This record gives sequence, C-alpha cells and structure tokens, in this order.
Amino acid sequence: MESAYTWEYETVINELVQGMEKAKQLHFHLCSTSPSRAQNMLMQRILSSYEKALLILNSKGAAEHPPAAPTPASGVVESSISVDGSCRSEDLSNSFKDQQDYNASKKRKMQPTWTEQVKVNPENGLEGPTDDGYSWRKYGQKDILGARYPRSYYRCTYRLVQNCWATKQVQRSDDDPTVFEITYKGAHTCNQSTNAVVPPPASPEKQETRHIPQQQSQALLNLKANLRVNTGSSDSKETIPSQFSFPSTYELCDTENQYISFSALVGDGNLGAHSPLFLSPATSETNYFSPQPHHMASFGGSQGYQHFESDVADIVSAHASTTNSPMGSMDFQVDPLELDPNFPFNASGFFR
DNA sequence: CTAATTTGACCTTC
DNA sequence: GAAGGTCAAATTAG
Repeated sequence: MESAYTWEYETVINELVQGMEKAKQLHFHLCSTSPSRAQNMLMQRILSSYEKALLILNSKGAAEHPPAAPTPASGVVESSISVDGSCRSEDLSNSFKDQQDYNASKKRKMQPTWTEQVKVNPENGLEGPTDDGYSWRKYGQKDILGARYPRSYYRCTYRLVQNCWATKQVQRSDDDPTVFEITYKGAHTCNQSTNAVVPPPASPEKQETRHIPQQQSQALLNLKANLRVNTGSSDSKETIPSQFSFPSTYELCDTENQYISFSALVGDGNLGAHSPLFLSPATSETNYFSPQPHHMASFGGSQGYQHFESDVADIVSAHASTTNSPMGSMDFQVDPLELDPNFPFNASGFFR
C-alpha cells in the first residue's frame, strides 16, 4: 500500500518536473523572440505553478508520506493534478462538496491559509476595494483587540451556488495604514475566477455571471489573483484603496520594465481594462510577494528568474527550503497535517 | 426588486 | 470569560 503511494507520489513529481522543464525551455524560446508581456506573464505563472505544486508535494510528502489508510478522498494528488498541469476542478469540487456537507465548519478549519500584504498607492488617494479577480461578499466585521482598524470578513459570493468555501480576512496594518493584510482561507472551487482573468472589454457587468469552460480557462486560472488582492468595495469603515502598488516579480525577460509598467498601470486606475498584465490572471505570483514591498526596488533583471530556477532544483531535491524558496517571503502556512485531503492540490487550484 | 452591506447577536475556541 | 469568527435580520444600493 505504502509503496504504491510512494510510487504514485514520485511519479507525479517526476511529471511535474518534466513539465516544468519543458515550460522553461519554451520560456527561453520566448525570451529570444521578444515575447509580449502577456506571454511572459503567462510563462512565469506556468512555471511558478509547477514550482508550487512541487513544493507542496514535497513538503506534504516529507511530512506525512503516503497515507497508510487513504480515505476515498485521499487520492488528492492523482485527482488534483494532471500531467498537463490542468486542473480538474469539477472533480475536485465534487469531492470537496461531498465532504463539506457533513461538516463544513470543521472542514474550514482544515483549509490552508496564506496571507498577503497589499500596499496601497498613497498618491492617488483613492480608496476602495481591491480586485483579486474573485467576487467576495462581506459577511462580517470585527474590532480586533490591539488593532487600530477593524477586520473585515469576506466569503466567496458563490458559496451557495457553487459551494465555494473560500474566505478572506482583510486587516489594515496598524503600522502602515496603506498596507492591508489579506488572509485567504481555502481555495476557490467556483469558476468565477476566470471572469476577472479575461476582462470582458464590452460588458464588464456580466463578469459575475460569465462562465468560461473549465479547460479553456485553466491556464488563466493559474495566473490569478495574487497580483491584485481585492478587498471588495464593501469596506465602509476602513475604505480600502482600490489602487495600490504591488510588489511583484516581473523579472522574467526584462523585469524592470515590466515592473515599472505595472506600477504605472496600477496608478492609472484601469487595471483590468487596459493592462495586458491582467489579461492573464495573476497566479500564484502573490506567493512571491515580499511583505516588504520596498525590497522590490532592488529586484533586478533576470535575478529573479535565476533565483527561481535554483529554487526549483532545491525544492525538488532538498525539500522546500523556505529560506531560498520564493514562498519563504510570504506567510503561507502549509501544514500537511492540517491540509484537507480533498483540497484541490493542483498548482492552479491552490494558489490562485 | 434583487443583491450586497452593515451590525448586533450568537457560536467556537482558548 | 474574552476574543475571534460567523450568522442573519435590517438596511442600503443598484
């Protein structure tokens, strides 16, 4: 039993490594042929998705190894990750749904949690919801002991319709009011993410009802919300700025230019509508964000990408060194013991 | 009219 | 018992 799981586990990792290698080769080809920014972004998202999948698998595998007595849902690796990196979210959401029915609250506690720090742009003075591509509904607000600002609680708008149990908490930083700490809990099992990913030029008002075919939007799904963390426009008291400068890692082919461009776009207040960057969903990129956006200023050229490459090797061979790993900079908790066996453990479904 | 937000009450955890 | 998290009725917005 255990050996079988070990074999499957290793096979999945091998497939992921191979896929990532091919993606890297493709990326280098793109770099040599002056790719568009959107292509670069897409490429980076693909690579980071692979990396994260490997990282998770490694940390999970190292921590608990193949489960001795797998539950019907414990075949997460097989069911969540396909060789081509696509996410079978339907399967995932189904199994997810089955389990959550019997104990939703308990399940929520088992969901992975990660935190992003979003710095708003103090210059434009605009405040409002940020947009991470998902539709959130505010369901509560609490004054937190010792915190100057209240904490807002959001859940996925499609919780009931699509049984999506993703939630997030938005807490304004005491130290720097322009910084918002956004804690995500659970991954989206709904399809709405694709809406923001491909900004409808004509009818943005239909975003929430649009449903893009799963397969077609899969790659985009991977590129999701991390570049833009949206607090929803609902925060009346704390008024979250709708525009913010986002520390990111656009260091793929010509990092600096891209980062500059991104900042400028952020400033003009038309993120999704005009920027090619947002044609592709910001994916797990968020996970690369440093809590200290200022560090990004010194983020140069291809440094980031080299960093990525070496990290991947380390991850695969030496198990998640959080020191070097891109994920080391974020407060992302992946506790193998707390992870839901049914959690969509694919690169696209987990880190959006 | 429908959907989202607000906010006090209730529940859970420590 | 206190604090954080969630619920749900009332209110507001589109």
